Amino acid sequence: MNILAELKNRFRDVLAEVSGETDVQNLLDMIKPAQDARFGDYQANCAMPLGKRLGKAPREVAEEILNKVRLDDLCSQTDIAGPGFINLTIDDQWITSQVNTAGNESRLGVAANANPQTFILDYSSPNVAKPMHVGHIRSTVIGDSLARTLRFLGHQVIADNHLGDWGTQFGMIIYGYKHFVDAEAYQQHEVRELSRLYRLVNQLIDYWKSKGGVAAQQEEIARRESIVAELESVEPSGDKKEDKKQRKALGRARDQLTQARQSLDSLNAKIQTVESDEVLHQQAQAHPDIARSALLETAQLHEGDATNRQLWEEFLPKCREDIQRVYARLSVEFDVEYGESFYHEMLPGVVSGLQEAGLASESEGAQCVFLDAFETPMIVQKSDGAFLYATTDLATIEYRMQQWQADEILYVVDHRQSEHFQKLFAVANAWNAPQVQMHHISFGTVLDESGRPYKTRSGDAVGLEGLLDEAVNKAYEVVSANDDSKPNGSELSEETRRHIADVVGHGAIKYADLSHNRTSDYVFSYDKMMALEGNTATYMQYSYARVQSIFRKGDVDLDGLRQSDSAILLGHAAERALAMMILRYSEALEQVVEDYRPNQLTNYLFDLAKRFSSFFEQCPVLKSEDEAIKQSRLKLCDLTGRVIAHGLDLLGIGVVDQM
RNA sequence: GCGCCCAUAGCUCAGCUGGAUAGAGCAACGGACUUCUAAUCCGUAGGUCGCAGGUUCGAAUCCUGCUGGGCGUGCCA
Repeated sequence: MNILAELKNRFRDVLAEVSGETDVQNLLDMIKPAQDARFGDYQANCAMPLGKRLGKAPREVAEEILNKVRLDDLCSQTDIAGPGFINLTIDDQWITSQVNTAGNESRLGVAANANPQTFILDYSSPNVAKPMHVGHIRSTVIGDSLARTLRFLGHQVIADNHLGDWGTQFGMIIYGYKHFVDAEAYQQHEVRELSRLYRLVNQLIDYWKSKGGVAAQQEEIARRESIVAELESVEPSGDKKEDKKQRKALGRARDQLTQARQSLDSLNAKIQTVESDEVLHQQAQAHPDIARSALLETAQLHEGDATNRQLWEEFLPKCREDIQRVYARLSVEFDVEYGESFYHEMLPGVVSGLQEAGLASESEGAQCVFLDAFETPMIVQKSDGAFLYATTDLATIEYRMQQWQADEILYVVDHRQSEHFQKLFAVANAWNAPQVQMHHISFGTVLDESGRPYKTRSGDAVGLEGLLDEAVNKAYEVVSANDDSKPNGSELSEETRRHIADVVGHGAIKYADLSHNRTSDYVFSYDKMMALEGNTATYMQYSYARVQSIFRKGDVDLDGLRQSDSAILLGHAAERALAMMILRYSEALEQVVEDYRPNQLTNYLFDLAKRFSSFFEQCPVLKSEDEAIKQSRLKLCDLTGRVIAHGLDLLGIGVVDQM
């Protein structure tokens, strides 16, 4: 049962009658959970604007609404407060009956959607053969959580990992393999060697790019220096405003000069790294044209060159297998994994199709689609004949529509690509997919402590697996320390400790990411990602474990408890608050799906677990002297545990019985 | 230059899309383990919601301008 939905149903006709309007959705949206427990459980704020519209006193309107709406079974108290707030307190009887109903079903009181839609979720989508880093985690865990939630709400979901398995990085690896491969290392561990080759080629390309960029950067610095000198030479005019402006301009110019110098330093550092290493330096000297050559390898692969094709076919399965290991650790699964290469042969058809539809035309040698809303075109074929990711994306949409007749396609990709997706959606809607709804589920960048996109000192991003390992190790330390210090001696076997550390460690990393509003950037820190106290997955897992502990200690027959018709009693405020929270699970999931924000679910679960902690402190379960109260509390514990486990599962996070 | 996004407690972030006295976690300080798990709980302290206007019964939330920052901006993905 969704209480909010039920309240809106009760109010709908009455609001139509009182307002004289047919569409009362905007008024219904003003019914919401109370901000403060003193105001009851829910509040309807529609009397104020309605009073204005009807030229009546808002409190009078509120009274009229309350007189007409039928709430006697649902609310024990209704008040009009302040300027015209309608405060609603849900009836305890009603709560207990709903909680009992929810407890008797596996869906925990959450109804499946009456109009299921077909969703395609495009998430994770890493480039294979590059090690996954912290930047990949957001798309992966947000996408996975949305897929799970939509599925639970009754929709059909196709989770598609649109792997980058056809791009420039393969040209780099092929080039590296042809010139630098260590045969023995390759034989021992193919992917590790391929990944080394990728990094090596990347480094050499960077080296030459840096070499080429030094002169331009020096010029830039000289230019900035002269700007600063010019601003410094200006005498104060005496006019306060003018002088302030002047000082600001000078400050800015100095900042820019500093930045330019830093850029030069970073170029020199890259050059220095290579030149200080004799082997690297020789390799660099032997391959001055490496950037162009690597691109050429990619082009040859795409054109069907036998050698490159063969190498690609040898590398790809191994890379995919390797990446699968990370997904297994994260419990992330996909229904399909059609990489970019899958669409390769459809690309010429995309361009010709766009031409025939009068959408694409030649410009500066490239095939472009010009859109009114954008300054720059969407390029679908380069002047050298190669296709781009926009082309692949259009082919992908085409395929998805034919294969699954999708109602909605969600792209979980970081916000820097928002313009690309705007263009893509505009072209697809105008061309081959007029009906489908497409959404860019964008998310912010992972930043370091100084607010810049996260990189290590060497310029590489932090490896994802290393991060997961550290989190699990940290969790293991905490598990062991806690277990060792138990008053009656330790309870957990080594194997159990490892298992708990695994679930808790991975949960912490995922939760740290999912609990942020996805649209904002967030600052990455090891300590924060691995925190096991406060608003973390650990807190929920701990609550769950406490529930299981009660059942163990009390030797509770769970099936019997769930089937018994003993009533839920809400004599204590903490019991009532907990029961209310359990009933609001459905609302939380609706909020997740409304804007595709899993942090609505983490917020809810944290609230629920807090209510449980408070209940746990104040309401003894096994020790309650009244058998009816004991049964009631056991039921509340059971439901809390089930909702927590279920909610965490929708976030892709597990639970353990002991910790 | 143009476009998009952001600015909330010392730090990291929520804030249900306009509601009542702006909330958490961390850090700090003070309490609670012979008690169903202290990975916990209770309490104290901490805010001019970047600045200035506007819209209205009511603004952290909507609009305009400004400041500061991030990102994108024709052949990378």
